[in-house]
Amino acid sequence: MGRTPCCDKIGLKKGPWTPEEDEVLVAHIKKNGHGSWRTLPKLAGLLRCGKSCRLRWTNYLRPDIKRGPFTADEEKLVIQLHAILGNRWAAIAAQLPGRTDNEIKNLWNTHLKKRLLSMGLDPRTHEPLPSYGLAKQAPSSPTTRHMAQWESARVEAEARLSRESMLFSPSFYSGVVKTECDHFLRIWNSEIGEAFRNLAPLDESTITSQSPCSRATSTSSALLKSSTNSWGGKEVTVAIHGSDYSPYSNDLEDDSTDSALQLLLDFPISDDDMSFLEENIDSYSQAPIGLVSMVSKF
DNA sequence: AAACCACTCAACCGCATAGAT
DNA sequence: TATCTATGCGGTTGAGTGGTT
Repeated sequence: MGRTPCCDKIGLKKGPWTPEEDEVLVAHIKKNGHGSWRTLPKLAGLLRCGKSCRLRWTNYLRPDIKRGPFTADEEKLVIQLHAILGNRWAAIAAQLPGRTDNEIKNLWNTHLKKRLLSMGLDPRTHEPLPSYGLAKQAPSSPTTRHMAQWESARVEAEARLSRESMLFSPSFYSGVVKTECDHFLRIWNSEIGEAFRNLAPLDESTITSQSPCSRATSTSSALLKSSTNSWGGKEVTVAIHGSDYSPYSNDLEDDSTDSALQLLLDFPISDDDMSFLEENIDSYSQAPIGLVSMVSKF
């Protein structure tokens, strides 16, 4: 299909924005909103393409942009989110208020990637580099276990949800009744949970064993069985929900990012430093407890 | 002081995709 | 359903800057 250029390239300015241009753009958007980016430059009297205007606004001029260096917490969060979401900068940026995808991408490429490399970790997989002499790692890293616990928690939440829906009210699915299971499922249905579901297609032929959590929750209508899924290039055995892997639609409340973030931050790490990265290199003796405690609340 | 190098980050480019027609 | 359009996203580039030789 033919594709028209986003703007008429002839006579349009490129390169760094001048303060005057910034002023014009900000004034126009404050007065009229951005509306259609394609038509904005003409309406505002700017010799720029709409794409350039949008980028300038979203990455620099937007009033809620948080400028200045990243804090240690923000950097830690970026690394953790990158381990789960990969190079999905926009999704990562959504978890850091005031930070843009471009800013995070730059942070990653200029600082964090190197930091991981210097620690002998592959910045793409967050696993120890083979050349680091520690390639032979334990079958269950914290990341893998963390993912398995996510999955277990989801299954347990689903089962309890199913029980409660029968016990309390048929209107549960309409959102009238809220429970903590619902809380978890909202996380599961968020961007973060989606990242787990999309990592690799589930192959039912590779059924291996059943997760401990599924034993206690098999009273629901959900037919639980287990499967092997892949996480960061490794295999992890998890319990899954029958033939419908994602039984509840995304029409539950969308804004679960804070909760999801909290869950992610439950990852067993130390306080302010980056030693949680070094854990990948160590002996994996520490058991993650964050999710266990969360699940126990259900 | 000048040349060189490394680094940062704003901006561009092309592709993917959702929504409109 | 097919095609078109606008927008968003991720990869990449290159100008500017500061440090080192």
